[in-house]
Amino acid sequence: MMVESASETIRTTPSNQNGVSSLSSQSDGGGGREGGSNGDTNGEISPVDLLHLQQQQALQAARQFLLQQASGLNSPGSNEVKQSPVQVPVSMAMMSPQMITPQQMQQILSPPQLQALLQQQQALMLQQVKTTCFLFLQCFLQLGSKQLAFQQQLIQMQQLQQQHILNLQRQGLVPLQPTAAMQSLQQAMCPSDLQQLWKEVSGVPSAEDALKQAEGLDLSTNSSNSTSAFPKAASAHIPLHSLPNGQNHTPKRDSHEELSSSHPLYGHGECKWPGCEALCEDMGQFIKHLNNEHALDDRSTAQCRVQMQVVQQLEIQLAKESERLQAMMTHLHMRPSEPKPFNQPLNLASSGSLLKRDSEAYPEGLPHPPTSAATPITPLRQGPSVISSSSLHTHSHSHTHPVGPIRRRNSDKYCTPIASELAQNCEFYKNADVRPPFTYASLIRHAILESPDRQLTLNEIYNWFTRKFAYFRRNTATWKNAVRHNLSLHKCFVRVENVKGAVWTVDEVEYQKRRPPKMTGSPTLVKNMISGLGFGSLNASYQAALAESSLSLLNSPPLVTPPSAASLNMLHVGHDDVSSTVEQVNSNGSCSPTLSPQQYSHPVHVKEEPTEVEEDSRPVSLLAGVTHSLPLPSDERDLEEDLPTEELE
DNA sequence: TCCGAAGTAAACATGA
DNA sequence: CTCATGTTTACTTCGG
Repeated sequence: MMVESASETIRTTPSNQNGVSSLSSQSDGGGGREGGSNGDTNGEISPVDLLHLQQQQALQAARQFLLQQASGLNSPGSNEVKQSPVQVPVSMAMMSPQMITPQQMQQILSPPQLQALLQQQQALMLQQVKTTCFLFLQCFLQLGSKQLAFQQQLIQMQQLQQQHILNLQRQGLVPLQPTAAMQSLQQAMCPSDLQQLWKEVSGVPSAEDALKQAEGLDLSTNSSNSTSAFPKAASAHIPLHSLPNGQNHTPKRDSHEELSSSHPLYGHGECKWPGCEALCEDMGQFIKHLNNEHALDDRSTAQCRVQMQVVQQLEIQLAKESERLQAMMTHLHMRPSEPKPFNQPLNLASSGSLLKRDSEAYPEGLPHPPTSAATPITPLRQGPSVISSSSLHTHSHSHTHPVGPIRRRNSDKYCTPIASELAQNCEFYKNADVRPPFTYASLIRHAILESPDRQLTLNEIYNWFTRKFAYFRRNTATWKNAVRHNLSLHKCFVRVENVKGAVWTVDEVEYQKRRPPKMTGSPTLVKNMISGLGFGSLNASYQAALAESSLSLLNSPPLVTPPSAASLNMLHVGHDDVSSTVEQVNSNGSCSPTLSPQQYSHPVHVKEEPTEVEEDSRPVSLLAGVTHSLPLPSDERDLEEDLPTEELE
């Protein structure tokens, strides 16, 4: 019955084909591998080539992670698939990420859950990217004499790739009758592309030989046809959670445990299903667990959807990491042809064939994820996303909203402090068409406080919304009206006549006053939040994800920023803040500059003045003098703003 | 069931 | 007149 309802939900969404077609068009679109600038260097590898290759390696590592993420999507219910008419739509639906809108996911999962998952995956991916990047740098340092090291790395990467392919096969990524969506997925993430890339980029016979030798897969022969990249997998679909020793081919892997834990959802004796950390002694037990606990039901489906979203976001993240890597390389003068890398950081798509993925990820030809743009960029996934969301979304609740308004006040209550939330999920909200789990008032306040002068014009507030949230790049009439409505309604927003017009400021005192009546930190909130879909260990995961992702985000700008104690503290913040009254806590900032709200609140109070002042709330202006410019510093600021949050009691 | 908070929609005013 | 900006009211939804 759970299955029934799940499939029902999905089947009612009419845009199956949209999602599928858009996905395949994405993957097909960039078919040409135009990046073969150095593909002709067969004999010796110049440092530049080597670096280029290393870059590709790093990207590939990240890509592999994505592949594994994607592959993990397919496994869950798949061994339950008996081709019943009910289940098929579900699995099909799960295979087409584009048709699962963030809104739908939001309906299923609360934002904290979603974010926890996302952050977890994001952190993992970033970690991997960084690790690879580190390897790259290390190798770079040894460049002169260490071609051998390069070879080793190459092989290592190949092994990873190979392992992934094995995983794909073992878990039955390729179903009996591959759906169009499946094919699209394969096209989008096909290892053959990578393989081709290897050939193009490396031009190192030994490497290629090693690859061929190391695997039984004839990937290299299928590079032209990505859908045939799984020739064996397609025929080896049989057991979905197949035996540890896949019957396809035994990899010449050194580690035996790898064989026994080859299932991507199984590792280190644990089930790696998102939110599940069940201990399984061996593969058999794990399989049993998988079948019992993660059968095809609402929850699994929902989690699967989340995972889909995770993968999507990771793709976006990957694009960013690629960009960063490119900038790094350029900075290291490995690309003399690109004298001004930072002015044109988006030239990746033309410089590497792997990077064509980046451009594929943005079907509208958008360069890359919006970085600093104050321009009202269209959402990255606007094409498929918007289409699917508008057409997909259950039209039941409101015909007036093309995308369907989702009232999420419940999650508002669970929301983490907006600053930390935003800091950690900045990229997510920026790119994902997900409604942020904050009230308009919170967002407005945050926007204002984030500004250098802690005051914004209405239009600047608008811009902040569109800049920070993909969700607010559409339905402008609705939310802008809401913004205005909130500005006028709440006394905490003070309109101040300025020289060049009116600006809006925040009266912290008023803001604090309107919060306490609600949800003063009771543990029940945490309970509520966690109980949602029965994510058993979500709390732990969430905390870990918070910590990790905050690290990642912290590290993002310089990439090598050491993990700070502050970010570790976020761990606790993530927990405590959920259960406590949210934002007001962080305004009790010891680190904040000297300005008090009184100092900041402008003399001109158009609205009525605050009445009584709550002494205990003692709001202090956060981060007064931080310059506001680009997202990166903004992220830092967000994070910094969070720091006070942790000193809860 | 009631109440308050929040979101949404809309009417209206005002000034550039 | 149009548009952006504000203000206000009404209504709905949701959770306590």
